[in-house]
Amino acid sequence: MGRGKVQLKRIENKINRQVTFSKRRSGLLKKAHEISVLCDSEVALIVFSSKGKLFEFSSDPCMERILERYERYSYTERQLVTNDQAPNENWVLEQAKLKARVEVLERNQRNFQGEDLDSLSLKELQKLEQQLGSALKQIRSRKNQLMYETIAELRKKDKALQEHNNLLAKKIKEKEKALAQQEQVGLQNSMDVTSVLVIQPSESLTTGGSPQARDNEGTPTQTRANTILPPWMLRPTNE
Amino acid sequence: MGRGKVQLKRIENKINRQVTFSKRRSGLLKKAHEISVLCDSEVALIVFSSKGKLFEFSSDPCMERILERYERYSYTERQLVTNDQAPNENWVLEQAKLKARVEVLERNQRNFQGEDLDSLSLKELQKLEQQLGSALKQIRSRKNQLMYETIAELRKKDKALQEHNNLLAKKIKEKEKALAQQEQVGLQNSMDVTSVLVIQPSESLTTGGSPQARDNEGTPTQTRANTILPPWMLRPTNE
DNA sequence: AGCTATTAATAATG
DNA sequence: TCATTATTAATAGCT
Repeated sequence: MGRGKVQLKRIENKINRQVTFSKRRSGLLKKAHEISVLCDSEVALIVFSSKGKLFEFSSDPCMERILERYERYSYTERQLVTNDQAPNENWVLEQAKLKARVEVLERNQRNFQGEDLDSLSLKELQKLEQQLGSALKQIRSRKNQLMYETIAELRKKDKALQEHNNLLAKKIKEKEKALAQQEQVGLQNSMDVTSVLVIQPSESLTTGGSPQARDNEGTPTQTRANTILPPWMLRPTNE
Repeated sequence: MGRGKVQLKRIENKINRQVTFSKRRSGLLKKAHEISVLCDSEVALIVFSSKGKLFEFSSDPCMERILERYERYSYTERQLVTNDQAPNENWVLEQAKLKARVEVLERNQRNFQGEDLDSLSLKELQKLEQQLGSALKQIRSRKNQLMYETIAELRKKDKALQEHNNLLAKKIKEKEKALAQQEQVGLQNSMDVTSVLVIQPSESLTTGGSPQARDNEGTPTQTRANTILPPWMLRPTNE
């Protein structure tokens, strides 16, 4: 992908190599992030440039946790390899995996709740902050969307009820007329029909937010999930 | 790339997710390999599938070595995991509990990351928003504290260095004087002492962005005894 | 840094 | 899982 193929060998031109590194690095980080989100997997990526600079990505707030999990996995795997393949013993591996996963998740959860922060480095805190900020945006966006949808739904219902009401009112009037006629014929059998309760549709929906809902039934306001862009993504990749 | 764009969010269809994982995993491993070769860089990639299976790539014969290098960069220490298992019979129950716990935790984590919000009610969203808001506050507070601490520490170090510097400068001056006197006595034995290096205290605190880069402490990448087989196929485990 | 012409990756499908 | 293919995404070579 690019103007011309490229051989899979070290790029000799230093400048070129640096540029390619920069481009491909961001591509790689992006893809690492994507697979972690799309496929719900845990990813840790470490890249040292030829000049010794470090770049990293981890799907979790804390890279160390993934590395620990890795170490643990390797350990149990080695154990299994030496322990022959007893089908029952598969449970041991399974168990170990689950435990490791739970541990990681629990610590993450605590961090996501603002607890247990002392074990995190400045960098990790920074990352966590960004993550939560982005999550908050998405949550608010979703909340807004849900509220708009709810409002639209209620308006629709409202309208239906109103129409039904009108219909009922009309029928009542007709009945009234019929009765009046009967009254004239059959003397005064006065029954106060006009006081029959009429359903009142709710008219005000206080949503505390931006008051931006017209009474249309066709296009409920769509708030797109506002994805905060990870720093390596310069262009918005949305529809 | 593919027939139709795809949103950056967890693929709900399990089969689809698995297939995409498989494809993207190999793509990711390939790209990791490519950048390591093309740009002469050291790469370590660890991927746990949602089912807990491990996939990895490392540009070096030994993943551990890259991780160690990473650790050297990292100021946080990795604690070795001592994994002593107590053999129990309650495995089945234990297993079930663990699985349930993992499921809950995973859903929570996704929510905390702003994903998978469609299943939440307005009330739940509200709660989540509050939780995250409060967590963010705590995280920022902790971050601030850490930054202040770091700054204070560095200032202290700075001061010490400066004092040491002054001391050295003083000594140098004395030496100069002594030399000057000697010169007068022993004619022109001019030696330029003033150009002796003086330690510079660190002045900048870089705490920035996400694709982080830290300065190298001096390990020029050299040896790359690459394996003959395509390294992304080294672990041909299939899921 | 931007900008395209190209190649590469991959989503949908069989 | 494997193969095919229509599309989108990444990026090599330039400016």
